Amino acid sequence: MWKGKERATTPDSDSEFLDLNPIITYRHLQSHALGVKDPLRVIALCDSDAFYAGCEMVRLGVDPEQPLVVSQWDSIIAVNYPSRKFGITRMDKVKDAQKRCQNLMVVHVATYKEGDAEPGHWENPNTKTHKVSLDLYRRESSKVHNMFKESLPAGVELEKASIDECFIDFTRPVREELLRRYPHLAQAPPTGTDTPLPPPSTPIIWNANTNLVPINPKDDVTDNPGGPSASTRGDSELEEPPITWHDVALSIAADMMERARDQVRTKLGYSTSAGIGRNKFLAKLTASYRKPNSQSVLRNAAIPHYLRPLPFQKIRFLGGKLGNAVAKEYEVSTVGDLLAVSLDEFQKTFGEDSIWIWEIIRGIDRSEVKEKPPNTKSMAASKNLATPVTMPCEGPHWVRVMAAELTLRLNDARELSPNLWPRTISLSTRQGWSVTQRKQAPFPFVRNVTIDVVAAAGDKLWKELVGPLNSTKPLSTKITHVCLSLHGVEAGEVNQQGIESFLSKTPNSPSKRKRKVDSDNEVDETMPTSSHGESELKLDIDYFVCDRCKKQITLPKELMTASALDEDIRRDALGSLRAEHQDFHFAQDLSRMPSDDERPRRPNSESTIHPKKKRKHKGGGAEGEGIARFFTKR
DNA sequence: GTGGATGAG
DNA sequence: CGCTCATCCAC
Repeated sequence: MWKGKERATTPDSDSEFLDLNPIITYRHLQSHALGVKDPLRVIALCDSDAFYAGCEMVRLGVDPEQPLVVSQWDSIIAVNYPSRKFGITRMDKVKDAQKRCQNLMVVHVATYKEGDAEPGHWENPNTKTHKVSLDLYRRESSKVHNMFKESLPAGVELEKASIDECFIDFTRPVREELLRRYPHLAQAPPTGTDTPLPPPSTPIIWNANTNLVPINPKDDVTDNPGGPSASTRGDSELEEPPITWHDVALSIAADMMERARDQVRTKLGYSTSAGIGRNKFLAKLTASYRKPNSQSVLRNAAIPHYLRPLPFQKIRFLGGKLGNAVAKEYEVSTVGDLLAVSLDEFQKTFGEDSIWIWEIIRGIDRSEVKEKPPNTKSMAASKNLATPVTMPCEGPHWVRVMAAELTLRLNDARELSPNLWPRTISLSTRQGWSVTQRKQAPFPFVRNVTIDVVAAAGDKLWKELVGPLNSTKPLSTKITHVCLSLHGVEAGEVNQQGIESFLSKTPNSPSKRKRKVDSDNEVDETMPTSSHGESELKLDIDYFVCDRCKKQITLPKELMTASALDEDIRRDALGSLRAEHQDFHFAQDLSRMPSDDERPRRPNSESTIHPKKKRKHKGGGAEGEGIARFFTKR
């Protein structure tokens, strides 16, 4: 029901939009810590165009004009711009899309199946056996992010907002550039630092690849991109307001943004779109003014016209239930409509916190651009089961598929932060459409996270949640969804250098150092020698046989090659493999044990460690990633 | 610790 | 009821 009978402001004025032309003084220009109150604040949002599709195009080296979509089973999850011309959209079915575009290239997202060490791109993966992996996109995303870090000027704040977006706070480098370009601004006049700056005298030369969101409705060519621009048309009856220093600041940021986007485009092959404005919200909104491969600037003077017609449910966090509730409550759909609702009214209906709605529709956003830790705190691998699980014994299969993905991702993340450790692992299942159950447990304290370890932990949870791993007794309700996840993935507080310090701490070359090998890690010399005949080197310590499972564990090929050859290195690697294998048994013992049972003894005191405790390194030392991973990492 | 809600893309 | 993921909150 519409309650806004008393309008506080006239709908036709811009008076709802506060502070569009703030006074900027010499003091503002000199201050370094104004934060969100800085009248010269400049924020950008840059996102990759149809990112998943872009990744596949780069991977496959396809022509930029080739219509391409990324599929997931029968659905389309990403549509590149050439294929959008055919009216293909995100949730279309592959079959329908192909009907619309003969020439359409359809790439299925990478998938895993049980036993695969890595996800791969298969033409026709089976949803009954495979699980999709978004890994490629995460990796490419971090490449893009790193490229931005490299190519943006010093002093920016960079916040990764999602897999394909980042916010950039240009305020600092822009102010520095402003003072370089206009040195007279550095010196306050006799009237003091609170004197307003003289207006800019020279016209702005806007970056040639930058769009300006028009200030006057008559100049709007949004629906007619090929049409004449406001600046060339010259028939506007409305005057443009004078240039402000904030406009100049925006133009400097536009130059900086363009340079960085160009690097990403030329070095990595990803086209991006950016929006630049006075805060995060406006930057984000402006990024979609023109896409793809473009950037746009929203001057303060353009805010009212840009915001008023906007359907407010397009605003972040208003796209869901809250937005719906607001729309229903006031029977409105655009920002302009909503402006008539007073702050009091909002707060009466939607609570104190709804002040942010009141502010956001007026273009006010105090949120800061803040660098975030590169790693997410949780990692999940989940799948809807096209063929539901009907017996407990089917669990280990899916657990293993999920475990493979999580193991890969965790170890990946550890390349950057070697001390990352998950606090808990959890398994959740869903039966029917709403019932979900979840069990969690401490993540096992093993030195190397392998698929076996994660799967063993997952199996244990499955057993608690569903039933014995070997049971063929039909479940009362089929399981339609499985999700294995890690939580509280954070770096331990010590030993930040990880493997690097370990390697550099060794004063002598590894081959010359004298070390004692644990008797437990001694090689069983009575066993037959390896069959790796291709190496000409003596291979007397390249494997061991596990007492418990009688399995033969052999050094990987990387360590069999001449380049990696050093007896000590192989001995250490074998020791690590043995410890890792024992860790696995330990994890398995745990998983077989009734929950309230006594903990099993660890196979040896060195083979398992507490992630947060410092651990003395022993032995080892080598170069190259392929080898480093066989050594104790913490 | 568990279950649920919300939201993005 | 796409599917996959992340975060937050009540209890």
